[in-house]
Amino acid sequence: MSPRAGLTTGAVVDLALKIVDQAGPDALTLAKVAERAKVAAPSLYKHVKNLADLRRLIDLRVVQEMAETLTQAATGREGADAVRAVADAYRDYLRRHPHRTGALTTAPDESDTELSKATHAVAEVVFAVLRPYGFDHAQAVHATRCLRAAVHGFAGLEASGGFGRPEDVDQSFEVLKTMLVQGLTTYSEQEKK
Amino acid sequence: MSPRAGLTTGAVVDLALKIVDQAGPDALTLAKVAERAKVAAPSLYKHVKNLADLRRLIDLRVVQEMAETLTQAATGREGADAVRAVADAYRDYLRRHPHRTGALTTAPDESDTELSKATHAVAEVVFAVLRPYGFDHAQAVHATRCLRAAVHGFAGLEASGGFGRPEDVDQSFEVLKTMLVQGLTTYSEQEKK
DNA sequence: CCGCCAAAGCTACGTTCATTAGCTTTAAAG
DNA sequence: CTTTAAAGCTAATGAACGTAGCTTTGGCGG
Repeated sequence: MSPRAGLTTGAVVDLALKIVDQAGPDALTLAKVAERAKVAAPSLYKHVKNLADLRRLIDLRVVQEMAETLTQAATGREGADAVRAVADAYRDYLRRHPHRTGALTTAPDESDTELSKATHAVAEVVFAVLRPYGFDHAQAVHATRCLRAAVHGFAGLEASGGFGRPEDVDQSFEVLKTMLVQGLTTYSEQEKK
Repeated sequence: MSPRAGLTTGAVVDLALKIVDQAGPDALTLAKVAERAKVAAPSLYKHVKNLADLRRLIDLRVVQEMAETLTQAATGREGADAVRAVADAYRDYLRRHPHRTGALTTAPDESDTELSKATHAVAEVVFAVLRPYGFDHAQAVHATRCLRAAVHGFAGLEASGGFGRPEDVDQSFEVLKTMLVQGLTTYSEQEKK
């Protein structure tokens, strides 16, 4: 298919993601990727437009993985059970890959169809999980934002070491989940008037 | 006091903060700061150890400002009222300075006494606000983490344009605040058994 | 009023990267 | 076996960080 088919765009993203996971997003340079790929730096431009493009590809990969992860966590569950499972999956993913937090706060950016789609997929999972609560559309939007904000905020702070000692962080997260499921229930009941 | 006293460390931080606010943290370079200060780039090293140090000074400034802002929001209020006011203040600060979100997720880093102190000051405000709920220490830690995570998560997502359309974001935040104050009340009651 | 001197600034340089231009190799297709 | 386009390479440019060492200047003691 191609000469000296050692590299592909996907392989470059793989290597870049390893660097990000090991040393953080700021440590990502094309020079380091080239070194790991055993290739001269300019050769990378055959597979990637530039550094910004590589970063975008990484974000895309991460968002897609997250969407898949959350989907799996949600399948076979419903109601509060599903909410808790999705929250756990989100947090676990960022505990496993603490340096990927930034990729999940990316602004979709209209023109980027692919990334927008992936971001939308994540929101879809949460939307689906909230269906049993019987919200109308606007309410579902509010609830989705709250859920995502709380869980992402927690996972993000934990990933960046924002909680001083890591003592009882699991328990803190239990409290958060409880607050959320209770809040969702109350919100849905109160809307029935 | 000093020759050609045009610059001080504080002034450098001021200029740097302006760049961050206008173009985001990644756009901060010593070269640009030097340009704005009308000074050759190496001259900055008389006021700042290096770029990392400048970033740290920015983080410190932001965290201190946030601590002050939250303190003011909390004074004269109590209970749910105070929680809501602090949440609003946090969000408003990040709406006013969307590019400062990263500064508020900084890991304190043991050795850095000053920054640790500032971070602690923020936590203190939240702690104080939660006092009327009568939590024991461990519970207060959990509650603080949840509150901070939810509010920071929401404000951070909003600041980075994470919510697609900005329609009714205020209302979404209202929902979040309601969830939180209700969750706190329930959490405190349930602990009394 | 004068000269000292440390702080503040400067120029010159070395290094790491990103990125472009243009050449060379190689493997796949005919 | 030849063609050819993709994949890779070397060379070169320019931005930026950071270091070394020189120069200026303004406050202070005499």
